[in-house]
Amino acid sequence: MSAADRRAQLIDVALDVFSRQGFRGATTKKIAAQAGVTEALIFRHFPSKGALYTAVLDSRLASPQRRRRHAELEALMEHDDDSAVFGAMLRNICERYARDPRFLKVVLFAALEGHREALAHLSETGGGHLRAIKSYIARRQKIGALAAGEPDTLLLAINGMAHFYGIVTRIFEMPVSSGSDQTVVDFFNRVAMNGVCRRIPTSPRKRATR
Amino acid sequence: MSAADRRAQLIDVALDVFSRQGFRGATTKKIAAQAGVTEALIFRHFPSKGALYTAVLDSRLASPQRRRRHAELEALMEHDDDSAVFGAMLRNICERYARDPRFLKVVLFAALEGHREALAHLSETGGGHLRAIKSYIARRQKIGALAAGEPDTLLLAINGMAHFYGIVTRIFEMPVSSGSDQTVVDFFNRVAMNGVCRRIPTSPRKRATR
DNA sequence: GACAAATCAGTAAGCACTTACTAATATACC
DNA sequence: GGTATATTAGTAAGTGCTTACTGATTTGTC
Repeated sequence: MSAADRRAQLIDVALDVFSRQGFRGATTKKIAAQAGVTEALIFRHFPSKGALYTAVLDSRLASPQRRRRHAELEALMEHDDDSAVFGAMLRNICERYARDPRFLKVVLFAALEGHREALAHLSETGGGHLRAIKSYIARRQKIGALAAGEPDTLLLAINGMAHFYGIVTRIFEMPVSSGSDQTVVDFFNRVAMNGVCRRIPTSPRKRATR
Repeated sequence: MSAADRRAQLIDVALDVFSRQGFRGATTKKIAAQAGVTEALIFRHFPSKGALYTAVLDSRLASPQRRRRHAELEALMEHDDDSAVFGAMLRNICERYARDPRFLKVVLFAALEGHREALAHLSETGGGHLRAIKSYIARRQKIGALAAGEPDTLLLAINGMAHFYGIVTRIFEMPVSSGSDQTVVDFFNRVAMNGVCRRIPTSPRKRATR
């Protein structure tokens, strides 16, 4: 096999093993075995286990898809269509969990294991994106279109739904009886926009907010 | 030191090390060093590293506080006060993250590292609780008080806000510019009940939901 | 036969865990 | 109350095995 192909294969296999066992649990022996080569070959292609790890992260970070989605969202924000903006955000998050759960598992591991180098890498790539959304929210709040409050908190509330859904279903692979991702995203979007409360004549019997 | 005291100390130290390094990363050597004893003593008190790990989980699972909160929630559910129920749920989640982030970090690690034994333990303790809430939601949906949809999804939406907030702020310790936990919980509760949309004359210029 | 791709056969350090031991303290017995 | 006898709390020094990583050597291909 050519060096480039082998390198790509090793990165893919490593992603798989890292996602299941974390950095510490993924031994070079296991990665080599799963790739069908000897351990030594890994060190012909990567100077160290850590270098293989960052190569795995790099391989998934600078994807053209991310840039495309970012541009789409920017366009929606220009139209001041909150529901479309939040819908796209929720959909993007869920899609990422569905498409590449292994990568997000590695990211979660990195955060837990305190791989600060890897995390700095990640926040660099995503930081600008978030800032744009936050300033959009602030602008829409100023004209009274969105509920007042810290933009950070509002963003956490909305994204939290999708991220937690992704974590529970894709990372922990727990069975939840919800419909397709599309159904769930639409539901989250409606909750984000209008909440779950449907005011009816039968008012609560007691207690207001406690 | 008495055996009971030493055991308790080892569990506390182990919780700390496990929370920072996971099961695999936490070596018995590190735990012993942090406790100020020799490695061998750990094995006088626990038959294996795994036994110490489950002892750590056990020490935090069957807390009287959890039972009390459970009872409180049940009471609120009897009064059909959705806002109070969801508010209490959100508050409970945030409080747990604030009070014992180390334990929740260990749980997250367990889920990622695939400690199925530990996870079975966890879902046992929390399962009944969740079922009660889901049947409450189903009941409230049936009379039209809550938005239609899978109770699982609705619960994920609401709890997701609080869990994601807890994960970001307490587990990953990322700085977010939101107010106190109380402020955040209140905000989440309002979003859950009524959403973020404040309808204003200036309607969106284009596109509906896409 | 030249050169890249892959392997063989290690090595030092680290891992969970064990063995064989020692002080100190409690208990039993007269 | 004093002494023999257990028991407790703890340790130093390993055990065999696994880890990430390496230098010399072999295989395959044009």
